[in-house]
Amino acid sequence: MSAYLIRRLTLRDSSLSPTSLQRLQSAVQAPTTVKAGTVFVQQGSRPSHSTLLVSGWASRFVALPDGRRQTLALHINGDFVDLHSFPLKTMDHGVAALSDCIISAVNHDALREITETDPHLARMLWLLTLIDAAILRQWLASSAARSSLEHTAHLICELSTRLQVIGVHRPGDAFELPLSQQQLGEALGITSVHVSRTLGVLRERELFTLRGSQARILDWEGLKGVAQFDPTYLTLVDEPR
Amino acid sequence: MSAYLIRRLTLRDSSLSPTSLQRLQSAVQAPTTVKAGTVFVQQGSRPSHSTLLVSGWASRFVALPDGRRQTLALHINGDFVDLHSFPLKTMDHGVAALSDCIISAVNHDALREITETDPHLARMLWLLTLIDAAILRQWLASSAARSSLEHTAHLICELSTRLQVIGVHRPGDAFELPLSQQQLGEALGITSVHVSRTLGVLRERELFTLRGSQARILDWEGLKGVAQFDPTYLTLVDEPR
DNA sequence: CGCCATATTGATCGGGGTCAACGGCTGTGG
DNA sequence: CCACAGCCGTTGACCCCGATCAATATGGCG
Repeated sequence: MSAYLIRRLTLRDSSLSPTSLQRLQSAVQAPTTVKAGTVFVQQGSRPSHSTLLVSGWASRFVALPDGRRQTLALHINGDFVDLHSFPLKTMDHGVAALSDCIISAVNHDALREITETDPHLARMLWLLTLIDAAILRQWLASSAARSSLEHTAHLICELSTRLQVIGVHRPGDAFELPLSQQQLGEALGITSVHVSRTLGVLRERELFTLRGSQARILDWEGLKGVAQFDPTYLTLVDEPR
Repeated sequence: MSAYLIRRLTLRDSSLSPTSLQRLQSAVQAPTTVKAGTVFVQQGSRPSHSTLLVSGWASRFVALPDGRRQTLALHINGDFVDLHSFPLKTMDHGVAALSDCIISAVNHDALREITETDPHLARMLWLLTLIDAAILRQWLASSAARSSLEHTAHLICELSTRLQVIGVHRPGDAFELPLSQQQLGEALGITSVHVSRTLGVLRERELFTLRGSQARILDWEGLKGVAQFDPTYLTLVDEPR
């Protein structure tokens, strides 16, 4: 059920004990389903649990007082979408389902107990929130310093790499990217019209194609070059901590 | 020495025990000074300690492979500038002194011991890294969804509020903002030329003035309105955790 | 078959970048 | 004490990337 989360953690730290993993497993509650478009964590709320995304695509977003929205992160299988609400308490942004999703709650009480009794696992949870922050830093760099073409290429590199880590995408294969150009635009901070043009350029240069929800990277090195993508920030390797 | 850090923590959680604060104090090493312009944490390094900024202004930044730079955060007295390097291990960005700074090291060994023996304090350290991430989310929203005028106003609101929290700035008073328009531009993702024009508009509208390094907010409500600033994300209040 | 969401393409607009000139301030050396 | 150099901030002229507006496919689904 939380298999993707477990995979993610053990890839980063193979010395995590079976006891810890068991402890985590038992904190995860029964899954529920939410339909595409639903906002399942409200901005401004004070949730008593965090949410594990079991399957589907979700986004975190801030809504400005005047109604404008900015996507802050995209989430896939096994992402702990709002783990940070455990220490922060108040949600400064919302979480929405981009496709139909299966989610599981993890009570903050259970997380609190983990931090009290299992410091190693607690550090790994801390790490997960910090990887999210590292991704966010690259999003800021992309938004402020990269052109829309570079930005788009970078997002594709990021998503492809993250999907590879959890094993749902192998290099060279196509992968599911069930996002409309409208949704991609919200994530990139550009209009859907410009997303269309930008994807057109990537197609023309034979770097990447997106037909329906079938995404395919034609030239990984080329795409990486355009994006100036360096995966270090995703903390892919198992290192002593 | 880490008085500002202590103040920040106790404001957020008054139930932190004196023992915990003592434990933290004793982990902070003797301060050293660094000159303005020095990069004191290198992108790509694997530091064995984190750095506490005792006084002065510092910035975190990513350097893209082609040399472009983007500022990710501005730091002031009592900020734990790279606490996240403890769980993440590898620095995906650098830290530079914007003014002359006094900094103190805190060894990762000491932090590890805190996480093993003092879960309450450990959660507070986790919280600090998450407040940084919350600020980063607003920076992304500003960069992608706000105009340069709104973005600039938002940064000023943020800095003023953070300076008030640690008690170096009282509402209505002027405060020290020892950053050149070049440095402000790097933080805002705009050119120094445009910073000058933008500050000109804020001055014209009698919202904010910056003369030399003397910053003064003339109309807090007005500035807040332009910025659409909502301080919730800064987690200013003491709440049960 | 008609409906609605999505994608593509063209034409025009505007915010902010770029380039350049100039003035003020500070520090340094004759 | 003045001459000069450098950095910083300001202002003007012009340009370009991506927004905006609009028309036209395309395609799933009742």
